[in-house]
Amino acid sequence: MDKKVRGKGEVEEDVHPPARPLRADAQRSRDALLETALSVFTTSGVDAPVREIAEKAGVGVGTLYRHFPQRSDLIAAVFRREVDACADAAAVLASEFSPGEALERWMQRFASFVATKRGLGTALHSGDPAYDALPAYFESRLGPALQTLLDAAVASGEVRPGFEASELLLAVSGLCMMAQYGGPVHAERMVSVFVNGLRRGSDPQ
Amino acid sequence: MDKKVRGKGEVEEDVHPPARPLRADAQRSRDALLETALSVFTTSGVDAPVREIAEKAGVGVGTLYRHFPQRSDLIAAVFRREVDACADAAAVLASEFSPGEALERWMQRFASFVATKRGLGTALHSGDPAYDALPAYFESRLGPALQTLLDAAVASGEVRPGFEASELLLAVSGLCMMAQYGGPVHAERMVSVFVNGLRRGSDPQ
DNA sequence: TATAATACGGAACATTGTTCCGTTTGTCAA
DNA sequence: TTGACAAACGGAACAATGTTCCGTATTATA
Repeated sequence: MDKKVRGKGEVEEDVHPPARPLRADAQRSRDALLETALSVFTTSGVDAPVREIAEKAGVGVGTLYRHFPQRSDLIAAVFRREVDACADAAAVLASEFSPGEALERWMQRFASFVATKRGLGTALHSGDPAYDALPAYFESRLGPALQTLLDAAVASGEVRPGFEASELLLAVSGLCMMAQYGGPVHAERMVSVFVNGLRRGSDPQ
Repeated sequence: MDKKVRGKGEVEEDVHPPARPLRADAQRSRDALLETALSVFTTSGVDAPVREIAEKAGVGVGTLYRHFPQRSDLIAAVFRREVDACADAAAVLASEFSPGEALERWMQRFASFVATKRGLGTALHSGDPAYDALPAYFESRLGPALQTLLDAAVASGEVRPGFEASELLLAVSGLCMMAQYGGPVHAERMVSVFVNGLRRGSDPQ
């Protein structure tokens, strides 16, 4: 199985279905599906049956598949919105806290996002090519957001240099996916340990 | 609960005390299934179809289910052996390196185990109650192994106190499950950062 | 309002986990 | 060695879920 190597500037598959606006009923169906799917994914994880989502959204499975040709397309669409919200939080935190504080708070924010999306990691690991674009999108949105916070924290001398935003994202993602077993307190503690490991004064290597 | 102490070269198939020995053909089937499953899991991940494993092992699906009533039971059985090997490595490392060095080396050893078991984390996160016994066993074997190394590192003053082996296991598990995206070097770097975060001198809180 | 393009619903199909049961095999006492 | 019986076997059948197909309903437009 060939995995595509993710490069930095890689963005912009045709994420936008450009040409014609959706018909009114189609737009209704799409909105209902996205909203319902988010709710179901949050409570039951992304493994929830497609039929359940369609039923709760008040549409048939055929309609669901018209909008999202594969189950994974629905998952990807739902997560894209969530990721956008998380990325946008970076600017707010940067304006309200010191660089080091903003960095750790954003890490915790990102951590809680990952921790509440049960099955997200499962999906990314599934090997389904439909998910290939998802990590790329995650990084294209979250990478720059974190990089800004990271650069500021390095510049202020609170964090030692030498780390890429992308690798920290991966690390914290994994760290938090285990949160379900240790509870929210566990996740927070471990993210804290990890961020401490980045601080100036920590043993390099 | 007290477990039987294992000798070095001791090979032990039965986890449960043999109330009755398996019939010869049953033992053959069981061995073939475990060996085949390990191979298939390693190459294709734990999501490999049950039929494929049964076929490659040269038995019927009925036979597979006789030995492992649920798919997850087979997964658990396969990983138990792997986990035992990892746990046993702790004593060896402790005898060959300083406490701090042994701790980090064992973390890296555990990390590579997790990273090469694609889908292990997926299974643990599936929410299927059938997998509940798996983390429990992992901790029952790996927890004490790590705790010994951790205590020694704290006693020698290299690591600050206040951490449980179990929470570190969870954290490093998550950290390494992301290794497929960042590569082995990434995993090693991130584990290193994490361990550095544990060292005395790191900012507590 | 009439017409065509678009969207809808759900039955039908494919894949995979699991169960059931008639058949085969190993064990052990006679 | 042999016969009886419990244990184990194989694979068809069942259940759950992702996906496709197509006849019907709705919407946009002239």
